[in-house]
Amino acid sequence: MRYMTSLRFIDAVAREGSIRKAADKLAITSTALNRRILAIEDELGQPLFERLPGGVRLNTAGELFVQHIRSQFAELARVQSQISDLSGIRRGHVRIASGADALRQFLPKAVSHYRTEHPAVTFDLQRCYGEDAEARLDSLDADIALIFEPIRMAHVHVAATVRQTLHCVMPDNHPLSQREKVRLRDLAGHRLCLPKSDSGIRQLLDTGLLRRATDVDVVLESDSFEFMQNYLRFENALGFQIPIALNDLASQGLVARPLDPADVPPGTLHLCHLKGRVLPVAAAKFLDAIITSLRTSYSGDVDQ
Amino acid sequence: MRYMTSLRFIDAVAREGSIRKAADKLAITSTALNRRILAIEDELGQPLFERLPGGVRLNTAGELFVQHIRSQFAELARVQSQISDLSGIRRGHVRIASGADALRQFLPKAVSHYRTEHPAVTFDLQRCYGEDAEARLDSLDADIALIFEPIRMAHVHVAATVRQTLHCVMPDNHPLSQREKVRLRDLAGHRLCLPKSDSGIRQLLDTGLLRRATDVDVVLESDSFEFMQNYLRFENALGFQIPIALNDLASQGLVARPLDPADVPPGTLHLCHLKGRVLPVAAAKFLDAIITSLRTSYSGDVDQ
DNA sequence: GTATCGCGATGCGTTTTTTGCATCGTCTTT
DNA sequence: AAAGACGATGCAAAAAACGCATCGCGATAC
Repeated sequence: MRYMTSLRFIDAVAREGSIRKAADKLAITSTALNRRILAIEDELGQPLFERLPGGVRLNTAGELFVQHIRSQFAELARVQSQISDLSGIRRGHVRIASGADALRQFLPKAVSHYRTEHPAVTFDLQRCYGEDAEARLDSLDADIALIFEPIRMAHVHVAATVRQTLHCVMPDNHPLSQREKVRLRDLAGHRLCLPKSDSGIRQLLDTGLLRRATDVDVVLESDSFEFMQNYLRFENALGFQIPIALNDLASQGLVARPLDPADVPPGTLHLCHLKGRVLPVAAAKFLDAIITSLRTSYSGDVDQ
Repeated sequence: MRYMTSLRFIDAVAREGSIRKAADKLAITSTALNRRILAIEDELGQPLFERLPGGVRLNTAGELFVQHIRSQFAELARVQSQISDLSGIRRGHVRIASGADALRQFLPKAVSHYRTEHPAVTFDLQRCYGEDAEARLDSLDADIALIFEPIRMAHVHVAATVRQTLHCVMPDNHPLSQREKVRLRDLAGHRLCLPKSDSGIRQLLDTGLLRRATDVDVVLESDSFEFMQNYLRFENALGFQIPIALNDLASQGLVARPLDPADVPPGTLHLCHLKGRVLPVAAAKFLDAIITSLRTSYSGDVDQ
């Protein structure tokens, strides 16, 4: 929307922390951008940015104003999608912040399925960890977040949760593959591949391992599930995963065995959006769709 | 704010129902205004107005968009007042929709008192009846409403209520002035001046009179309390008023006597704002101030 | 049934606003 | 002490907004 240009510019400057850098990204000259900002500050009667030697930084007023700008963008997007919905075809753009878990199988399927029904809806998938995902909800850079494990901020609304038992992934000829369940003490003496400590899976594992004081042989850490999964066969090592992230293991000669809940409590996947925010039609309906989809897959473990 | 010009224009056209009329009010030519609207409609991808032979009218998309525009204005005002508040001086503009009752004595005192403490805050007092006041909250034309008697719309939030016993106002030599309380049957044979039927006072009276089937001698109706009050002496007639609207009667040779609550139930004055809306600092603080003030005047009768 | 009136849309010349270039002063870094 | 990066500003060019005159259309008046 044209009339929002100045606001977009201010947002960009706030993000870049520099008028010149923002001007580059916006493909205008720094002078034009500078003057737009001066003009707005003039109209408002107070500066929004502190001028530092290395650039600019929002002052308190600017902080408030940028927050206002972002909520205006989100509101406009919502109204636009609502208007588009009037004409029958659902249009819109859904921005999702998710951990890597759900990005593997679940979200690709869910998004593609939704898009077969509503081809005019576009998506933006942002891979990030819990804290970051919440921050993106907060700055209105994301509409929906899928966060495995803890919710930190008070102003996040949890639309649904799914209990997910941690699974141990291993080559199908691994000795532990004989067991129905894997206990933590079984891990002793085996080589382990662990997700990085940002990951919810890792945090659950750590608390379990710490409590039992099991000494384990961690051969690698990675934030790429794909890498780890492909690596397991070579080292005959053990990986960890939650059901929603499990893809077709058999074809890779892998199997998954649940960890005993007595050792490692089941984690919770949270589907969230910003509290108090009215989601655009497309985002709201997509959220409904994935909740329904989760309920069919993990019926007993879904709460709302 | 400059960047909102197009939005302001759309709002004006929506209110006027005609591009040319709105252009007049906005002091621009109809062509300029017309083109701005076409431009916005073009950007949005859908028309906002239906073109009728006699002007324009919002379509469904337009309804949604105008609602969005108004909430943006209100939000901007709130952020601005919040920003101003940072610099110590409270600035802002408070728009109040009120029945004539509170506009007599109570609001003038309250506003002037508030302005002695915050001289940078300006006010807009709109005299209107209940339904209209609620509509103004809804269209964001008013921040606060003081409504005597019923609340109709569900999305009005009542911040506080004050019970108000109806009083009968009369010349101090009127026979009824001898009584402590006035009963409805006492009114028979006396000349009455009644507020118009829009008024909450009148509605309370009507239900009481109807129930008792008292036949009364209504000599005049008016929506001006001031007129009625000044008129009473000439006709030696009876008027009706609620405490909040009573000014210094003695100096005019008038007295007020409560109506027996058994005949006419006490009415309720509602202090409201739009549900779910965050009021600008100035409006929120003023609301607090008048609630406090009401509590000192009508301690037992105020609820929150 | 025709004439008139008021409405929104549009072509065109003019005015206002916005942009880009060159440059200044300031502060940090080397 | 010099160099580099930053935001601010004067001035001319480019772009956008505006106003005027006019069109086509439908409703109303006579």
